[in-house]
Amino acid sequence: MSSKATIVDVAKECGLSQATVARVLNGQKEIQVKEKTRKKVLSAAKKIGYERNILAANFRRQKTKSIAISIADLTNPFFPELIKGIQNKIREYGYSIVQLNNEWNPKIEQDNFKYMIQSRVAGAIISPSHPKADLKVLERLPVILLTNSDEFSGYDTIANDSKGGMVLALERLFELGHRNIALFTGGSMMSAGSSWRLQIMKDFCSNRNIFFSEDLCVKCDMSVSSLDSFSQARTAMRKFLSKDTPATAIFASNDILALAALHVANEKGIKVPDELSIIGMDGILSGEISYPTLTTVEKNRSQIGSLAAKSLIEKIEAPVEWQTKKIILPCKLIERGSSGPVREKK
Amino acid sequence: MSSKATIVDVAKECGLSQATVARVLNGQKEIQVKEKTRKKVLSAAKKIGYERNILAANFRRQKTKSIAISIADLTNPFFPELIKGIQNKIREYGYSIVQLNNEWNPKIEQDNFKYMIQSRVAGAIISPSHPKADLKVLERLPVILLTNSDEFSGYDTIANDSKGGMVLALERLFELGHRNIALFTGGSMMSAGSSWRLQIMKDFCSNRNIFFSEDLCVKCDMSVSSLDSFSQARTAMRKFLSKDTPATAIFASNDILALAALHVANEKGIKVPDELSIIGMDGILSGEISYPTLTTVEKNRSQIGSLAAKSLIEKIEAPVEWQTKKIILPCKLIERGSSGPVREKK
DNA sequence: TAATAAAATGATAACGTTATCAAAATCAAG
DNA sequence: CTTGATTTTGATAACGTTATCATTTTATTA
Repeated sequence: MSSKATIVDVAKECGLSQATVARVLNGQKEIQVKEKTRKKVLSAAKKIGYERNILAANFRRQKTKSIAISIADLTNPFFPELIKGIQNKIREYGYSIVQLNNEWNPKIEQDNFKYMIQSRVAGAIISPSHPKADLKVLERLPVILLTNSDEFSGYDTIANDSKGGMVLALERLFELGHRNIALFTGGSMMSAGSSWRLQIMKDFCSNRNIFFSEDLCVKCDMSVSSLDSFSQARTAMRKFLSKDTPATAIFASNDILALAALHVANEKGIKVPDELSIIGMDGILSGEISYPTLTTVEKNRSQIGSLAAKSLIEKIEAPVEWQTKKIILPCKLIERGSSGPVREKK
Repeated sequence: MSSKATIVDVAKECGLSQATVARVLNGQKEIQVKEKTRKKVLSAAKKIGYERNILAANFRRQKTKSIAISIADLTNPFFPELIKGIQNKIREYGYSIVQLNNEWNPKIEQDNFKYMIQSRVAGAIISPSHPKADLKVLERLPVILLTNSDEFSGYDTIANDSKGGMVLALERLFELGHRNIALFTGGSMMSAGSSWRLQIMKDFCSNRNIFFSEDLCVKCDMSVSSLDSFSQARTAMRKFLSKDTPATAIFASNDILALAALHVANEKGIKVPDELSIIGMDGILSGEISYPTLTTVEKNRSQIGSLAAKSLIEKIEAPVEWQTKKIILPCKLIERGSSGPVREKK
């Protein structure tokens, strides 16, 4: 019986009208109701064990207080902290999260988009599974994209400044005396390719007038699973070392790659950072507990999540017009144990 | 206009009754409708751009196809894979996930429980934030708990056999010749304390007639964040080593602790596994990419998630009665680089 | 072909809330 | 104390689907 009491029952119980009871109970701005009646309603509701039927409310309003999060794979260390950031922010506003994963499968992603529409989520935060993801279905839904790809003009986006972050790392390595810097990139499915990284590398080297060679650029296959990527990157690193490279430092485009390089270095007895400096990118937990700890260009995922959530809610609750926003957050270089000054080989 | 077309509009468009149209469109078992009319309805629906209004359907049925997942903290490496397991399973059945985190805060947890009821989720998978978590509100909701605590009699539970897993590790270390095994435990908020681990250790040692001392048992404070726990465990490990311990092996009750021990060992130049074997528990990613890789007692979180989801859906869709189930899954010892035969000190 | 059973379709009443507008109560000012 | 303005409350109609039951159509059998 307890979960069956309706607003009408409460009205009967306290001798007020259904409308008044609703005004007290529906959690809207607390306007237009006298303190005395409010109390009457509240106690009556409590007495008969009234529980608000959110289903009915959502239906009547034709909208929910849910926001969808669409990502590829929750086990990718990038996402949990992001979602936590979102979660913490939206709790303040009374929204809840519908979690949709697509396993990098565009078809599932598309189904998820459709589901968002049908279930009338209030908005969505989306990390597109690939640069050409088709967002047509979402036309009228408030959406924030987590990307800095140029493909999504007209959409609100939030992302870290990966390019700037990469330069940050390269500059620091330069400062530390490194003149032969290797680049490890992973052709992630998310980015439109890693050619821009190569370009930045070239530009950097020519600006500083230091040695550059394609041989110093290693492209690792990134697979869906972090672990597979790790293992493929280790193979790449072993191959790289076998060529007796002159590199004194490695910049890797993500922490998994960097940790793979670190792992192989440990294996081969190469001292990090004395003989080789390694800098990664992302700031995942594993890099904080590796040996040595990993210097990395951190993307503040919690902050991104929080900002995305804030933006989204503003957009949802905005009167009518909305100016498309593109937020790019700076990365931060976190110096830990895997990087240091270059040392003369004796 | 597109998202405004209703079932009635479709009925008008194709000249059939509202009821018939609903029968075709509501995704139920495909019964009681002729192929010819089905096609008519479908094409009419497509033509006027009908989108099913899940809000209305949920309301009418007074139930949703959502299941809630209540956990403490998504950034705890234990959970993402678990949720992935759940996700993959429930997709088969057409359910979606509402994600609720409580940051170890019982009050938030309680609010989340309330929300589950009010929003009429079909069921919930809950990892209780503490052993005395109050589940009264959830009386009539199908629920599966992720715990093996004895506190929750009468509830369906699924968890790994941590005790058995611990014995697995100890036995293996014994086989490898270790006779002085240290125990690192973390007083997690989730478990009712770690005293049972100590007991198992004692029993193990007395059964095998090997050395046991309280000095070989290190209790580390576990905090909410993995990283803090890591750093506290490192301190504990340093202190432990400073006492010039006779231990040739360490069993740690979770991977974070084990990785902390490993980190300090690397730092001090203690060769793992030659001079010291380390075995952890859980099977988190960081242990697969550490140097050396971490031997661990794996809890198959993806499997737990998948089983929990399956059980829950069975329970949700069960006719009336339901036999309470308690599933305990065996752990698996994964031997990687951090464990090996004991070596004579020279 | 008629009689009966079975399958397919139609008509309509909910589900419980919120929004709208109308009515009543209260307040403010002269 | 009256008038008008303002605040508070009441009556009632949606929202779009599904469930129930009634009706029609089709299939089956004698």
